[in-house]
Amino acid sequence: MEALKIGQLAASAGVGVETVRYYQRRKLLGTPPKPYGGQRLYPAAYVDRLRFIKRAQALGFSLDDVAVLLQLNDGTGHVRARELARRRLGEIGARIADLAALKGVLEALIRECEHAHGRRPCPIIATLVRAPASHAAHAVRSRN
Amino acid sequence: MEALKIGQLAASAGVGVETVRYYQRRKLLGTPPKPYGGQRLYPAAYVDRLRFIKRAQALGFSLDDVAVLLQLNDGTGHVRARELARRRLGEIGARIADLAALKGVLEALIRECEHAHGRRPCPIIATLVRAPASHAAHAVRSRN
DNA sequence: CTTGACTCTGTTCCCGGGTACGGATTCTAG
DNA sequence: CTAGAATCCGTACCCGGGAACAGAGTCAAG
Repeated sequence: MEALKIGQLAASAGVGVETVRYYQRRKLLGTPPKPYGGQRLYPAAYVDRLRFIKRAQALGFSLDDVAVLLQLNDGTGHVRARELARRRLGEIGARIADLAALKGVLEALIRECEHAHGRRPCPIIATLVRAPASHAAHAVRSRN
Repeated sequence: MEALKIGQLAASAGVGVETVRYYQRRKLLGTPPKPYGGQRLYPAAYVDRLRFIKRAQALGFSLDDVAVLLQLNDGTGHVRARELARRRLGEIGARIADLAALKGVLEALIRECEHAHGRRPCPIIATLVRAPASHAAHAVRSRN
C-alpha cells in the first residue's frame, strides 16, 4: 500500500495541511511514527478517515460528535450512532422552524414596506422600534 | 423622564451590563456624559434602543447590520432597509434549503439503521465511510 | 462611618474550526 | 552541490458576540 506525505494526504482529502495537524491535535486522526530524523508517512487509509470526517461535518456534526462516530466505526455502535443522528435531526428541525418563522416575518415586513411607497416611518424600522418581533423573538442564534 | 444607572438599564432591557458596554464600544449605543467623578445616567430612550437591537438580532441581523438599521431610524432609509432585509431573507432561504437536505439524508440514514436490526456495519457509519454524503456535501457551515 | 453593592475603565478569555507564522530540518530537482 | 519546496513543531491569531476579571471609585443602607 502506498504511503503519502502530509501535503499529499491533505491534498487528496481536499483539506489543508494545517487542518490535518489540527485533527491530530484533536485526536480525530492518528500520527504515524516518524522515521529517525525524517518525515512521517501516512498510509492511504488516512485519506478515508479524513473523508469520513468531512462527510460527517457536512451532515452537521461537530468535531466532538465526529470523534464519537469514529469510535463507533469499530462496528458495535448502532444505537449510539442513531442517538447522535437523532439528536442532530432534532436540532435541524428546530433550526428550520426558527428560520421559517423569521422568513415569514421578514417577508411580511418587506411587503409592507414596498406597499407603503416612501411613507414614513419605514415599516421595517418601525417594527424594530415597537413590536416584540412576534414569534421570532427568542432562541434564534445557536448552532449552524 | 426617569434616568437609569447602567445596571438598571441592562436589567430592563434584559441584557447584561457587559453587553451594554460592548454595544457602546461597537457604537450601537451612545455614552451619556459622566458627571464629574460620578456615574452615568441613561435616559429611558436607551432601553428602547437596546430592545431595537435585540429584536433586530432576533431577526438574524448581525450587529453590523443593526448599526445600519439604527442609522436608518432617522427615517429616510426605506430602500436601504429593504435591501438589508432582502439580503437576509435570501440567506435564510438558502440556509433552510441546506438544512432540509441534511434532514432528508439523516432521516433516511436513521430509517435504514433501524431497519437493519443490529446487522453490521451500521448504515450510518457505513455511509460516512463510503458515500459522498450526496447533495449535502458542501456549503453547510455558514452564518446562523 | 462602615460595609456591601454597584459602577468605571481597560484588558483578557471563551466558543469552534481552523489559518498563519517562524525557525529548524529534510527532501528533491536541476 | 545548492536552491527552493515541503515538513516538523510550537505558538499565536482570526471570526462574532459577548463574559469575566482586576483595581479603583462611588453610592445607599444601617
